[in-house]
Amino acid sequence: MYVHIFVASFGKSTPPLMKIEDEIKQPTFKDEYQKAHINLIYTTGWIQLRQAAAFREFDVTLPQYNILRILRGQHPKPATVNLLIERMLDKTSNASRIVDKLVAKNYATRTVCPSNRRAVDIHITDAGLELLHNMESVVSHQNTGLHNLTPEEAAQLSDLLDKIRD
Amino acid sequence: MYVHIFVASFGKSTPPLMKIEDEIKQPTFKDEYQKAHINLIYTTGWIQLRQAAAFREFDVTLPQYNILRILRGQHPKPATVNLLIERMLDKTSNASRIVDKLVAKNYATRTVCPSNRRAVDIHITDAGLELLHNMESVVSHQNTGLHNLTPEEAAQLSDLLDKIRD
DNA sequence: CAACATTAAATGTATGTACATATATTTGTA
DNA sequence: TACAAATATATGTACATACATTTAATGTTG
Repeated sequence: MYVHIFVASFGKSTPPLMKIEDEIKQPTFKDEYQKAHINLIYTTGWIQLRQAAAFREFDVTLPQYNILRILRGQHPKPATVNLLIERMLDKTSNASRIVDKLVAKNYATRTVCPSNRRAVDIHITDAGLELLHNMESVVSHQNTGLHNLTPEEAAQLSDLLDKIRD
Repeated sequence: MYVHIFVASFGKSTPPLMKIEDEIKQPTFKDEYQKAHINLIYTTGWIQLRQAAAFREFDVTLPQYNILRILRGQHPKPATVNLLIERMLDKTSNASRIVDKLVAKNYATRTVCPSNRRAVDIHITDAGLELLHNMESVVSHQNTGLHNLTPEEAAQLSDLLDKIRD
């Protein structure tokens, strides 16, 4: 016997706190585990949609932005595809093709690594650095919702998530 | 020269609890907010990857499975694309094309709704019902990690997530 | 009723995910 | 040195996401 998932829209949640059962119009869950599970998926989607919206005016996607940040972190040293994969949150995504997009937009360059011709040296360009700089204020002022928590609650959240993956 | 950072791919995290800073080899974060944010994205990805792996043997993806569940909930009444969208966790996904896949696999049928010829009636087939039945035990025994929490902790997690979206 | 707006679904396009496989280069070793 | 294994990246394919546009049917209103 299954409970159904009625989902409203990704809410501009209004003044009173919207519990997950209200957001997706599902009054009951099998147990707290199912409820937390659905809440995790839903809330993470909610956060990422907001982030992507903030990035849209800069014509950059979230994965592209994340890679640019890694490239800036390396700058002026080069990165390789391997290094990008290691540092990305999503290891199964395709760094090579995301770099393609950045190169096409002139935010990164790709050259064969002289010391190891299998590898490629990837550098952020001045235009890429400038883009990140321009995005800075928007990104830092963008409220992802996390700041609705106290620092203690945020730490508590991290601990719970760590425990899930244990 | 820089140290080669090895990231233990989406972990079968080993006995000792792997904190997020270990998982992605980032020793420090700007603050607890950034840490919790990254942990959310990472952990949700971790969970979904495990789920998808469990579904693979049935040759069904997670979105396809979720829609099949909704169709079974309606059965023997039909669903429409609109109804599917309302009940899906991810409203921006394309229900129409996911139904395409289910129809192609003979797990669903699509017929023009007689009372409103703009809409389509979507039904789960016997093969679809059988598939869900066969998946039941695998899905219910699959540990998504949530069960590493106590019910109280799961409830606490839900509360924190609700607060994020407030 | 005609003109226009709304609704339901499908389609188009760009991007990304997930995974398998291919290509080139380098390393290890018999 | 020759040759297999390992490494670094790229490519292919299927699927899904995100969002804009199109097509058809239905409602609405002057």
